[in-house]
Amino acid sequence: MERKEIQEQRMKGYFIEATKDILKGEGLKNISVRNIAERAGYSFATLYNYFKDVKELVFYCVKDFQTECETHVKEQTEKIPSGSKKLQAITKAYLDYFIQYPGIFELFFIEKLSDIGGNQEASSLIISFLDRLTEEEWNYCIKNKLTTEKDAARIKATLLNTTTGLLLLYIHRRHPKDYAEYVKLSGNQIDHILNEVGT
Amino acid sequence: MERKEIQEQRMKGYFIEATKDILKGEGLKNISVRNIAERAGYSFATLYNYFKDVKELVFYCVKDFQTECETHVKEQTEKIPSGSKKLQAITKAYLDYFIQYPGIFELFFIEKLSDIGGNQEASSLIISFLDRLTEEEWNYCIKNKLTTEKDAARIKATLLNTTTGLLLLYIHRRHPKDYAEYVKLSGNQIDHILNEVGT
DNA sequence: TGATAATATTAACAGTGTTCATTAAATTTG
DNA sequence: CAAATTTAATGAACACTGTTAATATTATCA
Repeated sequence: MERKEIQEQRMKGYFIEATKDILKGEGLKNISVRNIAERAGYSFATLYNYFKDVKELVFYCVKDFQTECETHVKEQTEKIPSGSKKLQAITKAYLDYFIQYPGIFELFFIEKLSDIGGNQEASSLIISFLDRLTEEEWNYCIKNKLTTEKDAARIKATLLNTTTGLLLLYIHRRHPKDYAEYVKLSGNQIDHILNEVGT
Repeated sequence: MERKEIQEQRMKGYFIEATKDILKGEGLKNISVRNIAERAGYSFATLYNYFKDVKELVFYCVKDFQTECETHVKEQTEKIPSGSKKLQAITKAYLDYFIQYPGIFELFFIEKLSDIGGNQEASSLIISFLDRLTEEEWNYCIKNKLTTEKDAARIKATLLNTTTGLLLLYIHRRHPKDYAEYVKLSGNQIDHILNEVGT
């Protein structure tokens, strides 16, 4: 039963890639079972032989996008020395990724994946994501007395709220009104939040 | 042509009230043209004689809900003396309103009203709403040297991002996991942001 | 090759927003 | 008041959506 497994994974992969393409390109509003299936080269009904519904399919994309985003963040920040500056850079790279792919932000924070059982996992994955990206850095900062465990916890929570708010307002409400102003605002906010951490 | 105008406004009102009822009760996911029309006591097609599409109808609800929210905030905070404590109370009452009616939060911050012409107005109305609720208080604080104009501007922006992020994460991602923890977290965050304003 | 198992597909259902031709009601005119 | 005309309400239809079930096709194995 080895070949069967390989084939099944391959088929899943076709649908997942198609879904990811649409999310990155046209965004969440263009996601539909028929649209995905057409791009994958199969009938829409075939999709249901491999995923119990479209939400399960979309759940796999969350994992893939997190991996991709993590790579992007690492590339952007690997040369920066540890400390508050690196935390700032990681957070900004995280924001960049979602600005580049607004559909992925919508998938992560707006799409309702909540109701069904396996999707509690998706929510957990999403809300802990920024913490996971910054975990190593926070450990460094605490170890080197640049901040305390208590402050770190509060600042982590602030960062999650602030980044989520910034992205939602810019992507869905065009606030601030252009990208230049968004960069300025988000930069100021992130810097201000992390400036109480030592360097 | 006076009677005609009155009748038209009355008809619009029926649909608007029906839409508001659904948004407050079942939320945005249960909004549909047929659902609204049934509750209003008319055919779904009749709706299109009074609104060019469902987005225009929903736009009227934004105005009404802002008025209602403003009343709620005033009631909750009128007895609190001016200063940072009052700014905190206003912000928390603003949050309370959306926690009570998650469908209205979705309408304000998640529903895409963006594309069409008249809906730039909706976005502007929404992103300036918290500023309008707190405007009087900020003027008091600046006048009495409890803060500076520059700090006020930055804190206003922080408040908008933070409240929006808090609500999105709690309503859509159940983070924190229960209401008690949400109250604690949001309270801490708001207090911390506004504590640099004098009393 | 023929039977069987696995997979892909078409048809269908119930839902969505929207448009248009038609019906019903109200108003104006003779 | 009755007839003609304007106005408003509606049902049918279209193009979508997700999902299911029965059918058609393909692959596997005796």
